[in-house]
Amino acid sequence: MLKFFSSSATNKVDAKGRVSIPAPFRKVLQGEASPVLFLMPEVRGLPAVEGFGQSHFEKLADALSQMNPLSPEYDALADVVAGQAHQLPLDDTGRIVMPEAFRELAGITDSAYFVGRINTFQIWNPDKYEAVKAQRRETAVANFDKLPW
Amino acid sequence: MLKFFSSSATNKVDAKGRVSIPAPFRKVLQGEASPVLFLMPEVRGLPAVEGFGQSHFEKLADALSQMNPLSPEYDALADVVAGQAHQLPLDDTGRIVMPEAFRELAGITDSAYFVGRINTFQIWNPDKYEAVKAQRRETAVANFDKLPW
DNA sequence: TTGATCTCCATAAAATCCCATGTTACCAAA
DNA sequence: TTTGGTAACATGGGATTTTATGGAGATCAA
Repeated sequence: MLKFFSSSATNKVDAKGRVSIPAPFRKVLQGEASPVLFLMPEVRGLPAVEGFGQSHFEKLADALSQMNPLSPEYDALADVVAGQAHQLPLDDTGRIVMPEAFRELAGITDSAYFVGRINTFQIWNPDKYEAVKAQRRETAVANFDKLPW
Repeated sequence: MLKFFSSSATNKVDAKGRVSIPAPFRKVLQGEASPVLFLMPEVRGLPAVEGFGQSHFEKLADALSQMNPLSPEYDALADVVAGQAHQLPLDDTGRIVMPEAFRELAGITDSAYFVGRINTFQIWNPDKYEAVKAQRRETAVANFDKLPW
C-alpha cells in the first residue's frame, strides 16, 4: 500500500463547501490506522492549505509535546499545528467539507487544485498555483544536485 | 478516537455565563477514562483560561508531587494547579457555566474564543487573541524548522 | 424573597448521512 | 482491437442529526 502523496488533480467545490479528496490521496489516508484528514494553513504563509493523515499529525504533536509548553515557540507552533488545524472526516464518497476559513485563506471558490508533497499534500486555488508553478520549475532545475540520492 | 485538542471556534457566552464547549473538544474529553473538564488560569499570567481533561490533570498532579511541598515554588504552582483550578460538569447540551473569576481574568464578556493546544486548549477574549495572533504567526514562521515536516 | 443555580424544553443553523447519476477507467471475451 | 460489462470516481440533491443557543420554570441558599 502506497504511503506517500503524489500526483495532482483539480476538483470541484460545491455550494456546501464539499470537495472530493483525489482517490490516490484517499488511499494513502486509508492505509493509516485511523483514516482521517488534517488540514492546516501552509506554515510559511503561502495562500495554500496543507493536508495530511494521522501519522504525520502525531509526529508533529509528538515534536510539540517535547517542547516547553510555556515558551513563545510552543505558543506559536501550537497555534498553527493545533489551533488553526482541523481534523475532518471523509464522508462515504471520499469528500470533506472544507471550512470557510481555509477556502478564504487559499482564495478557493468553485474549484481546488490538489498537489502531492510526499508526506503531505497542498490545496491551492488553481490559478494561484499556475502562477507559482513556472517559478518552482526553474528552482527545481537549478537545484537537482541538492537531492541526497 | 483522537486524543489531541485541535481546531478553534468562537462561541457565545450568555447572561448566565453559559458557553458551549466546541464539539471537537468534547469528543476528546469523552475519549478519556473519566469525561470531565478542568479549567485553570494560564500559568504565565496571559489573559486566558486553560482547559483540559483528566489525564492532563493527573500529569500536572504527578509533577507537583515530585516537588518539595515546603518550597515557595510548590506553594505558587500548587495554587494555580490546585487552588485556582476548577472541575466543571458539562450539561446535557455540552455547555459549562464559566465561573465569573475566569471570565474576568480573560476579559470575556459575551463571546469566547477556544483554541486547541494539543494537550490542552485555551479560552480567550476573541479580540485579545486576535492581538497576539500576528505575533505568533511570525514566531511560527521563524521556528517551523523545529518540526519534523 | 431575592438572587443564583440547575433542569428541562425549544429552535435555527450547520454538519453529516444517504441515495442517485453521469463519466471514466479497466477488463475480458469475441 | 473492438465491444460490452463492471467497478471506481466525482458530483448533485435531499433527508436527518448534531450543535449552538435561548429561555421558562423548579430548586436551593442566604
